[in-house]
Amino acid sequence: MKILICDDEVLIRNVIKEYLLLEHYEVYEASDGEEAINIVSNNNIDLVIMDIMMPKMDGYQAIKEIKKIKAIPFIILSARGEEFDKLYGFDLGIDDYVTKPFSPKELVARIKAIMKRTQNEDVLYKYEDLVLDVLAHEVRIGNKKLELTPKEYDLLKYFMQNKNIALSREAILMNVWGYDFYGDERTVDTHVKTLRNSLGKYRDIIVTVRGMGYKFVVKETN
Amino acid sequence: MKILICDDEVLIRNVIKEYLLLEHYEVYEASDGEEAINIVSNNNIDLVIMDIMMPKMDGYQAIKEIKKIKAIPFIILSARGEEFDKLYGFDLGIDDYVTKPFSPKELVARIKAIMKRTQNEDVLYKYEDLVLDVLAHEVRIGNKKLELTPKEYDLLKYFMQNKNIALSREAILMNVWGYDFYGDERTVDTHVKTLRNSLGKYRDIIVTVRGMGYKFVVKETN
DNA sequence: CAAAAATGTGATAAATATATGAAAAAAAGA
DNA sequence: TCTTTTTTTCATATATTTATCACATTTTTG
Repeated sequence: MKILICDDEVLIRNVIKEYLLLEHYEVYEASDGEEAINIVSNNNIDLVIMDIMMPKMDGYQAIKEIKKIKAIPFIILSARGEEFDKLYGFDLGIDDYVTKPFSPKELVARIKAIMKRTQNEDVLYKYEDLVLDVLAHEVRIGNKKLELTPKEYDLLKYFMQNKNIALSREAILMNVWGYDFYGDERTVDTHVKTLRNSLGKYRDIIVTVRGMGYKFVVKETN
Repeated sequence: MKILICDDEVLIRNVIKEYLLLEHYEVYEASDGEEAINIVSNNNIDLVIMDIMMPKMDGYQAIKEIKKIKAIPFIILSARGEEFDKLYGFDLGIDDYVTKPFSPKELVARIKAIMKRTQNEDVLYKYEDLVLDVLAHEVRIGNKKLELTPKEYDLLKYFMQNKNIALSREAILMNVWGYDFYGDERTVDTHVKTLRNSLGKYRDIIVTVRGMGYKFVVKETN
């Protein structure tokens, strides 16, 4: 998921970037409207966070131009609430707006909400006839739906988002349980066990990496 | 990895310290800005966690001074979200900020994220068709995956990170086993033996340096 | 060349890591 | 509330890895 942050203040970009990286988004930066247009045209950006007040080419203008290139969601950063009125005046398809000063956490929450709403790619993770369907929130092998518990589902999703990457128990807990999980690391083992049992013929796709963690291993498909 | 905690409240320092030590970071403490500056100038600190509200010299000032000495990442602790506004005013390169009260686990998570980003480690070490893939946590010769034990993997990684450098048993133990290993130096020999056996046609790439240790020798490829 | 020192190697006991079943605890539903 | 499901923890079984030792082999030293 690629996000472009367009703001002339490097400090603000950095703060936002930190938070987005924590959520494993890929982050691009632009310091003015022109740069933003360039980046959008050369990269497959999924969402733009745009400051309105910028030198060179302001946010309104930049959004107009980008809209010509590609239909992607925008989140507007504006210094004060009043400016939001102006946005109405323009017929820009703004998906959300956040006033400065903002809470980065709130921003992230909104991004997620938008992504959920607009995202239509990347909702299927596949390996052969094993399919994890994010929208339907279900996993199938062929036509047969698997009965997974919520944790099993989340865990499998994390694995399928990180194919062929060895994941430590710590990283798994962090990403599937959240940073505030205070329990035993071995909990992961148990869930891997139950997930494997649920995966039928694919039970061995989750490989133990001794001394390290686990890995979702797929055959090279080149 | 050395982290400096700068906060006037000893209680908060202790809590943070506790968690950082668990993660095997080396922890330094300062109770005010001046002390922080001293510590940074005399030690090779990698990251600073700084409280904003402090007597003597406040966090803003301290960060400014430290930035003059050394470019290191900062994480700000501020009492309330509103203070984040102030940070805008200053042109400080803040890498992240956390509002009190905070979860130590979250703090640790952010530190890790920053560390990961600032040092971005190489993920592939190669010699001819011998490849050590850090992400996948595996070693291949051509397409064939080698079955290495964790120690063999770590040892090979250390060798490949130090090509053509003669490594003493002591240095190897220190870096692969850790400073707290109290066993026999000859243990290294045994692991070199098993590693060589696992390396197939590359078994002789690890050369014995008599009276000294071992060396991963590659032909010059210039 | 013989003795001493250093390294190579096979065997193995001890340590460590993972798999798994079952029970306790927590959360979700009715 | 009671029931059911899910999650976590725990104990035990199984598997793997590691460290050490003894002895073989090689190299160096005197």
